[in-house]
Amino acid sequence: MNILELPVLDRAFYLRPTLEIAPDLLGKILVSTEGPGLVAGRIVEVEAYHQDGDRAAHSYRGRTKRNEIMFREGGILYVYFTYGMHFCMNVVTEKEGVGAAVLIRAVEPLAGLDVIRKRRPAARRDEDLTNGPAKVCQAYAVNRRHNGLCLLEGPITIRRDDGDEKGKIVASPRIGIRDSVELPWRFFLAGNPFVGKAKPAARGRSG
DNA sequence: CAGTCGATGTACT
DNA sequence: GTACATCGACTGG
Repeated sequence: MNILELPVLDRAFYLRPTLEIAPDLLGKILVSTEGPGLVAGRIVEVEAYHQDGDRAAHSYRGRTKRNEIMFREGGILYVYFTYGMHFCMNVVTEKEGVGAAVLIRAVEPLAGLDVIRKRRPAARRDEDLTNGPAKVCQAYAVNRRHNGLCLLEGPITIRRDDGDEKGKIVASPRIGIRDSVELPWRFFLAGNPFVGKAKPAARGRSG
């Protein structure tokens, strides 16, 4: 299979409701043609974020300089910096003016393993290369320069592999948030070894 | 294997 | 000042 011959997801894919898009992204191929060589991986874990009723979403309190990309027309990347050292990568969804996106939490590496291993020296096993949102950004060398990048033009694209059997999709609470934990807006492929471990989100600081 | 905790920059209060 | 859509080193079993 030549990954670069797979069809790129079109604009219509990204203009649907975010809670439909999130599970639909599972099994799709995240591709980068930047840098020393092709890097590609199958999306196996995502989380949806939406301005409406989701207090964990960056867009919940309205448009700001930081989250402005989330409100644009779907089909672009929203990349943010967090915890003083990490980037996370989201797919912006829905029409212009709606603040919504899907966080890419984990992929299963398919191509460019040599490049990924160089970018992820801390990973001792291949399962640890891309099983977290900041790890995916390291593997793809994604940073603030990619904020707003068009996924229809690249160099980062998401493609459809029609022969792919994705298996069972599971919904669960999202990871690492404190607000709106009751929303089951994390989606992953059951049993896939590249899905991150679901550690409890609760963190207390006062104790 | 699981649990704990420090690192570190930025947006927002 | 504080919280943060995290990671990896470290500990104990």
